[in-house]
Amino acid sequence: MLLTQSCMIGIRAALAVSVQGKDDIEAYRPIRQIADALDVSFHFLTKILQVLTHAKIMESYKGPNGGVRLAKPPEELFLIDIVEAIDGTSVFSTCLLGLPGCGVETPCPVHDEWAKSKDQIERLFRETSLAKLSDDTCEKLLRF
Amino acid sequence: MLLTQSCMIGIRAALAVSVQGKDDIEAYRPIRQIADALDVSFHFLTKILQVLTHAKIMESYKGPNGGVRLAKPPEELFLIDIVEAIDGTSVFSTCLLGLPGCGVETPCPVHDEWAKSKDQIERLFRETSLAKLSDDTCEKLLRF
DNA sequence: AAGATTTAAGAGTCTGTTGTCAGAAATAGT
DNA sequence: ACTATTTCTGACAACAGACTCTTAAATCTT
Repeated sequence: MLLTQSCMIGIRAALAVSVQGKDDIEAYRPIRQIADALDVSFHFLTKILQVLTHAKIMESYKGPNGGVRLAKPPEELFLIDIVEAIDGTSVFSTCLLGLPGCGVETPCPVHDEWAKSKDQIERLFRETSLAKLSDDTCEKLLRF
Repeated sequence: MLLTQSCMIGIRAALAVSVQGKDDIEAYRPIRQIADALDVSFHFLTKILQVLTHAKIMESYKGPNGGVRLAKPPEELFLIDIVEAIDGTSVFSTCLLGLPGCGVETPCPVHDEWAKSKDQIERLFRETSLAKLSDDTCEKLLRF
Protein backbone atom coordinates (compact mmCIF):
# COMPACT_ATOMS: atom_id res chain seq x y z
CA MET A 1 0.00 0.00 0.00
CA LEU A 2 1.35 3.37 -0.97
CA LEU A 3 -0.50 5.38 1.67
CA THR A 4 -1.37 4.40 5.22
CA GLN A 5 -4.96 3.80 6.21
CA SER A 6 -4.92 7.04 8.18
CA CYS A 7 -3.79 8.99 5.15
CA MET A 8 -6.43 7.54 2.85
CA ILE A 9 -9.13 8.40 5.35
CA GLY A 10 -7.62 11.86 5.79
CA ILE A 11 -7.88 12.54 2.06
CA ARG A 12 -11.44 11.26 1.89
CA ALA A 13 -12.41 13.38 4.89
CA ALA A 14 -10.88 16.50 3.37
CA LEU A 15 -12.76 15.75 0.16
CA ALA A 16 -16.02 15.29 2.05
CA VAL A 17 -15.54 18.60 3.86
CA SER A 18 -14.72 20.29 0.58
CA VAL A 19 -17.83 18.92 -1.14
CA GLN A 20 -20.09 19.80 1.75
CA GLY A 21 -18.54 23.26 1.94
CA LYS A 22 -19.51 24.16 -1.60
CA ASP A 23 -22.60 26.06 -0.48
CA ASP A 24 -21.22 27.46 2.79
CA ILE A 25 -17.46 27.40 3.06
CA GLU A 26 -17.48 29.06 6.49
CA ALA A 27 -19.57 26.42 8.22
CA TYR A 28 -18.03 23.80 10.48
CA ARG A 29 -18.88 20.15 9.74
CA PRO A 30 -19.22 17.83 12.76
CA ILE A 31 -16.69 15.00 12.75
CA ARG A 32 -19.47 12.56 13.64
CA GLN A 33 -21.29 13.47 10.45
CA ILE A 34 -18.16 13.03 8.33
CA ALA A 35 -17.46 9.67 9.97
CA ASP A 36 -20.96 8.51 9.06
CA ALA A 37 -20.55 9.68 5.47
CA LEU A 38 -17.23 7.84 5.08
CA ASP A 39 -18.36 4.86 7.14
CA VAL A 40 -15.29 4.96 9.40
CA SER A 41 -14.85 5.03 13.17
CA PHE A 42 -15.66 8.39 14.72
CA HIS A 43 -12.83 8.18 17.25
CA PHE A 44 -10.31 7.15 14.65
CA LEU A 45 -11.34 9.94 12.31
CA THR A 46 -11.06 12.40 15.18
CA LYS A 47 -7.42 11.44 15.61
CA ILE A 48 -6.68 11.90 11.94
CA LEU A 49 -8.43 15.26 11.73
CA GLN A 50 -6.47 16.46 14.75
CA VAL A 51 -3.31 15.98 12.70
CA LEU A 52 -4.76 17.92 9.78
CA THR A 53 -5.85 20.66 12.15
CA HIS A 54 -2.38 20.92 13.67
CA ALA A 55 -0.95 21.06 10.15
CA LYS A 56 -3.15 24.12 9.45
CA ILE A 57 -4.97 22.25 6.69
CA MET A 58 -8.21 22.41 8.64
CA GLU A 59 -9.65 24.53 11.39
CA SER A 60 -11.77 23.19 14.21
CA TYR A 61 -14.36 24.62 16.55
CA LYS A 62 -15.70 23.05 19.73
CA GLY A 63 -19.21 22.95 21.02
CA PRO A 64 -22.62 22.97 19.37
CA ASN A 65 -22.45 23.85 15.66
CA GLY A 66 -18.76 23.03 15.93
CA GLY A 67 -16.70 20.70 13.77
CA VAL A 68 -13.99 21.15 11.16
CA ARG A 69 -13.65 23.15 7.97
CA LEU A 70 -10.89 23.81 5.45
CA ALA A 71 -8.34 26.34 6.62
CA LYS A 72 -7.80 27.55 3.06
CA PRO A 73 -9.89 27.66 -0.12
CA PRO A 74 -9.85 24.20 -1.77
CA GLU A 75 -8.02 25.64 -4.78
CA GLU A 76 -4.98 26.12 -2.56
CA LEU A 77 -5.04 22.68 -0.91
CA PHE A 78 -3.36 19.82 -2.72
CA LEU A 79 -3.23 16.10 -2.03
CA ILE A 80 0.45 16.34 -1.22
CA ASP A 81 -0.31 18.67 1.69
CA ILE A 82 -2.46 16.01 3.31
CA VAL A 83 -0.02 13.19 2.57
CA GLU A 84 2.90 15.14 3.98
CA ALA A 85 0.97 16.01 7.12
CA ILE A 86 -0.07 12.41 7.84
CA ASP A 87 2.46 10.09 6.20
CA GLY A 88 5.42 12.39 5.61
CA THR A 89 7.23 12.74 2.30
CA SER A 90 9.07 9.44 2.40
CA VAL A 91 6.87 7.90 -0.29
CA PHE A 92 8.25 10.22 -2.92
CA SER A 93 11.85 10.25 -1.79
CA THR A 94 12.76 6.69 -0.85
CA CYS A 95 14.57 4.22 -3.04
CA LEU A 96 12.48 1.31 -4.30
CA LEU A 97 14.98 -1.13 -2.80
CA GLY A 98 15.40 0.87 0.40
CA LEU A 99 19.05 1.71 -0.21
CA PRO A 100 20.15 4.79 1.70
CA GLY A 101 21.66 7.54 -0.40
CA CYS A 102 20.27 6.16 -3.65
CA GLY A 103 20.35 8.98 -6.18
CA VAL A 104 21.70 10.12 -9.53
CA GLU A 105 25.34 9.78 -8.45
CA THR A 106 24.98 6.47 -6.62
CA PRO A 107 21.89 4.81 -8.12
CA CYS A 108 20.49 1.42 -7.25
CA PRO A 109 19.86 -1.03 -10.10
CA VAL A 110 16.27 0.12 -10.55
CA HIS A 111 16.77 3.82 -9.81
CA ASP A 112 16.26 5.26 -13.29
CA GLU A 113 13.08 3.38 -14.10
CA TRP A 114 11.61 3.90 -10.65
CA ALA A 115 12.41 7.62 -10.77
CA LYS A 116 10.05 8.01 -13.73
CA SER A 117 7.14 6.36 -11.94
CA LYS A 118 7.94 8.19 -8.74
CA ASP A 119 7.94 11.56 -10.48
CA GLN A 120 4.60 10.81 -12.10
CA ILE A 121 3.07 9.87 -8.77
CA GLU A 122 4.50 12.90 -7.05
CA ARG A 123 3.15 15.16 -9.80
CA LEU A 124 -0.29 13.60 -9.37
CA PHE A 125 -0.27 14.45 -5.67
CA ARG A 126 1.32 17.85 -6.14
CA GLU A 127 -1.04 19.05 -8.88
CA THR A 128 -4.37 17.63 -7.73
CA SER A 129 -6.27 20.20 -5.68
CA LEU A 130 -9.22 19.54 -3.42
CA ALA A 131 -11.19 21.94 -5.62
CA LYS A 132 -10.66 19.77 -8.69
CA LEU A 133 -11.45 16.60 -6.78
CA SER A 134 -14.66 17.93 -5.27
CA ASP A 135 -15.77 19.35 -8.63
CA ASP A 136 -15.21 15.97 -10.27
CA THR A 137 -16.95 14.23 -7.41
CA CYS A 138 -20.06 16.36 -7.68
CA GLU A 139 -20.14 16.41 -11.44
CA LYS A 140 -19.82 12.64 -11.87
CA LEU A 141 -21.67 11.81 -8.66
CA LEU A 142 -18.71 9.83 -7.34
CA ARG A 143 -18.51 8.30 -3.91
CA PHE A 144 -15.81 9.09 -1.34
CA MET B 1 6.64 2.79 1.27
CA LEU B 2 5.47 0.82 -1.71
CA LEU B 3 7.17 -2.45 -0.78
CA THR B 4 7.72 -3.93 2.67
CA GLN B 5 11.19 -4.17 4.11
CA SER B 6 11.10 -7.93 3.58
CA CYS B 7 10.29 -7.51 -0.08
CA MET B 8 13.05 -5.00 -0.72
CA ILE B 9 15.57 -7.30 0.91
CA GLY B 10 14.17 -10.24 -1.06
CA ILE B 11 14.73 -8.43 -4.34
CA ARG B 12 18.25 -7.40 -3.37
CA ALA B 13 19.05 -10.95 -2.31
CA ALA B 14 17.77 -12.40 -5.57
CA LEU B 15 19.85 -9.85 -7.43
CA ALA B 16 22.93 -10.74 -5.40
CA VAL B 17 22.43 -14.43 -6.12
CA SER B 18 21.94 -13.67 -9.79
CA VAL B 19 25.11 -11.59 -10.00
CA GLN B 20 27.18 -14.16 -8.13
CA GLY B 21 25.74 -16.91 -10.29
CA LYS B 22 27.01 -15.40 -13.51
CA ASP B 23 30.08 -17.65 -13.60
CA ASP B 24 28.52 -20.76 -12.07
CA ILE B 25 24.72 -20.80 -12.13
CA GLU B 26 24.57 -24.26 -10.52
CA ALA B 27 26.42 -23.34 -7.34
CA TYR B 28 24.61 -22.68 -4.06
CA ARG B 29 25.38 -19.40 -2.27
CA PRO B 30 25.39 -19.49 1.53
CA ILE B 31 22.80 -17.22 3.11
CA ARG B 32 25.41 -15.95 5.56
CA GLN B 33 27.48 -14.71 2.65
CA ILE B 34 24.50 -12.96 1.04
CA ALA B 35 23.57 -11.37 4.35
CA ASP B 36 27.08 -9.95 4.66
CA ALA B 37 26.99 -8.62 1.12
CA LEU B 38 23.64 -6.86 1.70
CA ASP B 39 24.50 -5.85 5.27
CA VAL B 40 21.27 -7.28 6.70
CA SER B 41 20.54 -9.69 9.54
CA PHE B 42 21.37 -13.29 8.69
CA HIS B 43 18.36 -14.66 10.56
CA PHE B 44 15.97 -12.20 8.97
CA LEU B 45 17.29 -12.91 5.50
CA THR B 46 16.87 -16.63 6.18
CA LYS B 47 13.17 -16.07 6.81
CA ILE B 48 12.75 -14.11 3.60
CA LEU B 49 14.62 -16.62 1.47
CA GLN B 50 12.49 -19.42 2.88
CA VAL B 51 9.49 -17.69 1.34
CA LEU B 52 11.22 -17.39 -2.02
CA THR B 53 12.23 -21.04 -1.81
CA HIS B 54 8.66 -22.13 -1.09
CA ALA B 55 7.52 -19.99 -4.02
CA LYS B 56 9.87 -21.98 -6.30
CA ILE B 57 11.83 -18.84 -7.11
CA MET B 58 14.90 -20.25 -5.43
CA GLU B 59 16.24 -23.67 -4.52
CA SER B 60 18.10 -24.44 -1.33
CA TYR B 61 20.56 -27.07 -0.22
CA LYS B 62 21.60 -27.90 3.32
CA GLY B 63 25.00 -28.72 4.66
CA PRO B 64 28.52 -27.73 3.64
CA ASN B 65 28.65 -26.03 0.23
CA GLY B 66 24.91 -25.53 0.65
CA GLY B 67 22.93 -22.32 0.30
CA VAL B 68 20.46 -20.97 -2.22
CA ARG B 69 20.42 -20.52 -5.98
CA LEU B 70 17.88 -19.38 -8.55
CA ALA B 71 15.33 -22.04 -9.46
CA LYS B 72 15.10 -20.72 -13.01
CA PRO B 73 17.44 -18.86 -15.36
CA PRO B 74 17.39 -15.13 -14.47
CA GLU B 75 15.87 -14.32 -17.87
CA GLU B 76 12.68 -16.01 -16.67
CA LEU B 77 12.49 -14.38 -13.25
CA PHE B 78 10.85 -10.97 -12.99
CA LEU B 79 10.53 -8.52 -10.14
CA ILE B 80 6.81 -9.13 -9.97
CA ASP B 81 7.43 -12.78 -9.12
CA ILE B 82 9.36 -11.78 -6.00
CA VAL B 83 6.88 -9.07 -5.03
CA GLU B 84 3.94 -11.41 -5.40
CA ALA B 85 5.65 -14.09 -3.33
CA ILE B 86 6.49 -11.78 -0.44
CA ASP B 87 4.01 -8.89 -0.47
CA GLY B 88 1.19 -10.23 -2.61
CA THR B 89 -0.32 -8.34 -5.52
CA SER B 90 -2.29 -5.82 -3.52
CA VAL B 91 0.04 -2.99 -4.45
CA PHE B 92 -1.06 -3.09 -8.04
CA SER B 93 -4.74 -3.70 -7.48
CA THR B 94 -5.81 -1.52 -4.57
CA CYS B 95 -7.52 1.84 -4.84
CA LEU B 96 -5.41 4.84 -3.83
CA LEU B 97 -8.08 5.89 -1.35
CA GLY B 98 -8.72 2.34 -0.14
CA LEU B 99 -12.28 2.21 -1.44
CA PRO B 100 -13.47 -1.35 -1.98
CA GLY B 101 -14.74 -2.12 -5.45
CA CYS B 102 -13.12 0.92 -7.00
CA GLY B 103 -12.92 0.32 -10.73
CA VAL B 104 -13.95 1.57 -14.14
CA GLU B 105 -17.67 1.29 -13.39
CA THR B 106 -17.57 2.73 -9.86
CA PRO B 107 -14.39 4.83 -9.75
CA CYS B 108 -13.15 6.89 -6.83
CA PRO B 109 -12.34 10.55 -7.45
CA VAL B 110 -8.69 9.81 -8.23
CA HIS B 111 -9.17 6.50 -10.03
CA ASP B 112 -8.32 7.53 -13.59
CA GLU B 113 -5.14 9.39 -12.78
CA TRP B 114 -3.95 6.77 -10.33
CA ALA B 115 -4.63 3.99 -12.81
CA LYS B 116 -2.04 5.48 -15.16
CA SER B 117 0.67 5.54 -12.51
CA LYS B 118 -0.32 2.12 -11.25
CA ASP B 119 -0.09 0.60 -14.73
CA GLN B 120 3.33 2.12 -15.25
CA ILE B 121 4.59 0.71 -11.96
CA GLU B 122 3.12 -2.69 -12.65
CA ARG B 123 4.76 -2.75 -16.08
CA LEU B 124 8.09 -1.89 -14.49
CA PHE B 125 7.81 -4.87 -12.15
CA ARG B 126 6.39 -7.19 -14.78
CA GLU B 127 9.00 -6.45 -17.45
CA THR B 128 12.17 -6.16 -15.42
CA SER B 129 13.99 -9.48 -15.27
CA LEU B 130 16.73 -10.46 -12.87
CA ALA B 131 18.95 -10.98 -15.90
CA LYS B 132 18.58 -7.36 -16.97
CA LEU B 133 19.13 -6.11 -13.44
CA SER B 134 22.25 -8.16 -12.85
CA ASP B 135 23.65 -7.18 -16.24
CA ASP B 136 23.12 -3.51 -15.44
CA THR B 137 24.57 -3.99 -11.99
CA CYS B 138 27.77 -5.56 -13.27
CA GLU B 139 28.13 -3.22 -16.22
CA LYS B 140 27.72 -0.03 -14.21
CA LEU B 141 29.29 -1.42 -11.05
CA LEU B 142 26.16 -0.66 -9.04
CA ARG B 143 25.63 -1.64 -5.43
CA PHE B 144 22.80 -3.79 -4.16
C1' DA C 1 -25.67 28.96 36.16
C1' DA C 2 -26.76 24.38 34.19
C1' DG C 3 -26.82 21.11 30.80
C1' DA C 4 -26.04 19.49 26.16
C1' DT C 5 -22.88 19.26 22.33
C1' DT C 6 -18.59 18.79 20.20
C1' DT C 7 -13.48 18.67 19.68
C1' DA C 8 -8.79 17.68 22.27
C1' DA C 9 -5.76 14.76 24.51
C1' DG C 10 -3.87 10.77 26.45
C1' DA C 11 -3.87 6.06 27.72
C1' DG C 12 -4.59 1.62 26.29
C1' DT C 13 -5.58 -2.59 23.14
C1' DC C 14 -4.96 -5.26 19.01
C1' DT C 15 -2.65 -6.78 14.97
C1' DG C 16 0.88 -7.35 11.58
C1' DT C 17 5.71 -6.54 10.44
C1' DT C 18 10.29 -6.72 11.86
C1' DG C 19 13.90 -9.00 13.84
C1' DT C 20 16.13 -12.55 17.18
C1' DC C 21 17.13 -16.96 18.93
C1' DA C 22 17.56 -21.93 19.91
C1' DG C 23 17.17 -26.36 18.41
C1' DA C 24 16.23 -29.82 14.61
C1' DA C 25 17.36 -31.82 10.15
C1' DA C 26 20.34 -32.57 6.29
C1' DT C 27 24.80 -32.99 4.15
C1' DA C 28 29.93 -33.26 3.42
C1' DG C 29 34.43 -34.44 4.90
C1' DT C 30 37.40 -37.09 7.77
C1' DA D 1 30.57 -42.97 13.13
C1' DC D 2 31.75 -38.21 14.21
C1' DT D 3 32.12 -33.40 13.53
C1' DA D 4 31.47 -29.15 11.18
C1' DT D 5 28.52 -26.68 8.18
C1' DT D 6 24.34 -24.96 6.58
C1' DT D 7 19.32 -24.53 5.93
C1' DC D 8 14.62 -25.29 8.25
C1' DT D 9 11.26 -24.62 11.79
C1' DG D 10 8.84 -22.66 15.45
C1' DA D 11 8.73 -19.65 19.28
C1' DC D 12 9.16 -15.26 20.75
C1' DA D 13 10.29 -10.18 21.66
C1' DA D 14 10.10 -5.40 19.93
C1' DC D 15 7.88 -2.10 17.36
C1' DA D 16 4.63 0.61 14.49
C1' DG D 17 0.16 1.31 12.75
C1' DA D 18 -4.71 0.82 13.49
C1' DC D 19 -8.32 1.49 16.39
C1' DT D 20 -10.99 2.18 21.11
C1' DC D 21 -12.17 4.43 25.24
C1' DT D 22 -12.30 7.81 28.88
C1' DT D 23 -11.84 12.27 30.55
C1' DA D 24 -11.03 17.21 29.88
C1' DA D 25 -11.94 21.60 27.64
C1' DA D 26 -14.62 24.74 24.97
C1' DT D 27 -18.92 26.48 23.38
C1' DC D 28 -23.91 27.14 22.73
C1' DT D 29 -28.71 27.15 24.45
C1' DT D 30 -31.95 27.86 27.86
